[in-house]
Amino acid sequence: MRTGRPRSFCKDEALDRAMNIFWRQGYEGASMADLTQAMGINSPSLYACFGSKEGLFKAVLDHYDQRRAQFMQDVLDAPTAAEVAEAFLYGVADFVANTGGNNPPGCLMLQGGISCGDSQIPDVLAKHRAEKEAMLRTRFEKAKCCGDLCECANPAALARYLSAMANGICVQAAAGASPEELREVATLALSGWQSAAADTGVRDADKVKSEETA
Amino acid sequence: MRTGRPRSFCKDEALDRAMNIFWRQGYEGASMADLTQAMGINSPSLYACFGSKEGLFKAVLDHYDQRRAQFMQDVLDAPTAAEVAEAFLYGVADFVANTGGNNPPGCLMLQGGISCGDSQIPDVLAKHRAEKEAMLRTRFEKAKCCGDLCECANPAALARYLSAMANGICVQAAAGASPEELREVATLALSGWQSAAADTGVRDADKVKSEETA
DNA sequence: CCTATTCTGTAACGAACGATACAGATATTA
DNA sequence: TAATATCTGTATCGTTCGTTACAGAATAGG
Repeated sequence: MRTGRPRSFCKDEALDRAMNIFWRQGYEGASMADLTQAMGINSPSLYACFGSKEGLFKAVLDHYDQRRAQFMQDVLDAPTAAEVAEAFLYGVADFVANTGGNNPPGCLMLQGGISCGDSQIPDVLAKHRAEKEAMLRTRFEKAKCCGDLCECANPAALARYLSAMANGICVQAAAGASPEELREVATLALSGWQSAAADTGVRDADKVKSEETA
Repeated sequence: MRTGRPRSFCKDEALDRAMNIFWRQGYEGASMADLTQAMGINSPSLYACFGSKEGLFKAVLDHYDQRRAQFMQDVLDAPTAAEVAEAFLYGVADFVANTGGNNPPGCLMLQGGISCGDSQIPDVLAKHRAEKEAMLRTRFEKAKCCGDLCECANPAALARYLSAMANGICVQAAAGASPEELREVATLALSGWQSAAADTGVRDADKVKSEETA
């Protein structure tokens, strides 16, 4: 067992409370004083455990991912591409409208800070969002193989579309939209799914992009 | 004529430069030192002209609105509701990918700060975004009267949908998406417009909301 | 030319920022 | 029990924050 005086606080609960502050005020808007007060610890304890404010933020992001992992799994487990899209957008709409605990409406991966004095924070958040988008893309590639998505469909574009839509819903939630309004947006986004899923073979932006990164 | 020593800088150009900083770093991430350096003036001149950092930010937002007014007018002048939607989303996609000057990709109304230590800033930005959404809604209400939008369509929901989509496109632009990728998202969002425009009569969230605010 | 008015640059204000030095407390290990 | 290691609370570090006092410069009106 680990020697020395044991930690007097629960790391997970401290992360929960820090998450709430970052969510509410963003990375830069959350001061160390705000964080330590919410977490119920003093700054030396925080630094010993997380290294720095930025280290705490990254730990909070991982914590957030863990809390959302089951949701993403359920989405990806939906039987068809259309049902994946539906589960994703309605799930996001429901979640961002009521985020549980006393977290504010919206999504930490946006509220955390899409712009910042230190540009590293937006990059980290963008990477986390891109991960989710990549999961959807992979799922749609699989759907294409399985035949429940048109041959001419563009999985990357569809995933990007859903990701963008989810972010838009998050922004509206943070601005105070009601759960019903958010579901309505999701409904509109899904109403054209058939034509959307069939339409995405015409452009070649993704092919160009994948050649660039190859 | 106004008495006293004349101002030694051009207010509009100063606003342009301040806008660039807020756009790039957000409200909190932009320090007064950053701003005065970019604007080429000293802080007393800034305070004499704009009152405070927050005053400068609001002036920058109005400046931004002016710069985008022609675009919004062109969008609203499109002959049909479908063409309004198309002009709006493609226009946003093109703009946020290449914002002109040396402004960063994305939209000031999001990059400025969707979360903040002082919650007044996100509110101000949300109000500006809501104005644009209201313009679209009014246009769609008119389209319903003129007959180029289905009787059962829900103008408020359609406007909210386009607004959310635009915000999602902005987020992706800020994260580094290419112009082609953004147009592709817009294309997908528009591909289901007919069914979307017809589908929005089924829910009554907006009626509930308008009764609340009445 | 003189006064009133407004802007400019220098220099600095108090407050808040993120981060730490240090000593005492509390655990494991030998 | 002594030695070692880690965490805790207090108190404070130097920096940067937004903001302003002040004196000099530049204009308009009389």
